[in-house]
Amino acid sequence: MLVNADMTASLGRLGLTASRTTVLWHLLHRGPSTQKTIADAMSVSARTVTGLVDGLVATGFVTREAHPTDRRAILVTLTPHGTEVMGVMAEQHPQFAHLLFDDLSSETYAQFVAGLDHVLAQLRAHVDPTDREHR
Amino acid sequence: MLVNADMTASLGRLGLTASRTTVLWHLLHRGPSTQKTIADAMSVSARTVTGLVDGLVATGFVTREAHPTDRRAILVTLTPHGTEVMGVMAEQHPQFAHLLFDDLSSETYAQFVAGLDHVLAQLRAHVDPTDREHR
DNA sequence: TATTGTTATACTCTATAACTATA
DNA sequence: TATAGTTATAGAGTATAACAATA
Repeated sequence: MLVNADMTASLGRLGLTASRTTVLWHLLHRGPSTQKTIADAMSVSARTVTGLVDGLVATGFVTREAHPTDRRAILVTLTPHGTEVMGVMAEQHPQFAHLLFDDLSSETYAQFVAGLDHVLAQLRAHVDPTDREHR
Repeated sequence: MLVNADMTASLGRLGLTASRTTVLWHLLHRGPSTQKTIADAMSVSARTVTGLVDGLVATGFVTREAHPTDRRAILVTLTPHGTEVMGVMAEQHPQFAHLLFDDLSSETYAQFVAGLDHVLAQLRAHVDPTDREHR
């Protein structure tokens, strides 16, 4: 998730946080989803999604609906209010959505990812292994 | 602060977090600094820096030293261990540092910032003001 | 047995407010 | 009065582990 201070402040004014907005974004594009599906899409634990959806329900962006065939599962669904806000976000300014959700897709990022293992190997060689055990 | 999951995981293996690494980065380039200076540089509260420095002291990356002239202030100083780790990070792979600390400096980012106010005005017009009071 | 989601617990990062020590 | 830093308190986001309900 790519985020900066301006973005966080902007979302705050709308009653959202970056992570909660990612959930809404997923729902807008994929439709009603189980929490498990959302967790996998966000590379985050099921527990984390429980908390995010709790917040979105409390602020009226989504509801939890019964899954038609799997009684273990829940379908997180956008409310009209949530749909409206996300619709505007997506339509009015594609750049906003792109920057918020797509992470770095530039050349620079590709270079970074490609080179990361090398850097880490270098760094690890200079860090005392016993120190690293502290966390 | 620009961060993604890969980066967080990478720093974690070194015994660091993104925010703590930002503190070390500042110290590497500016030398021993008061917590107030660090807070301003990071656009973060003094309280936040207290917590970050607490963590860095506990893991041996920095020490708190007396300020030579101002007895209210503290000079946060890199330990040899901290200097070594940050030196490698800076020298071996400039991209790492760039991506970690410079935020987006691309054209795309400039466009985003320029257009942000417009997007927000659009979005706000579609959000019920009473709902926003919830947070 | 495996999966979905919850509760329990804990850590990091962040903020504001009240306070102490010092300037 | 103003500044540097801490303690107190709070909220968001994240994780693992144990568990219940269901598949």
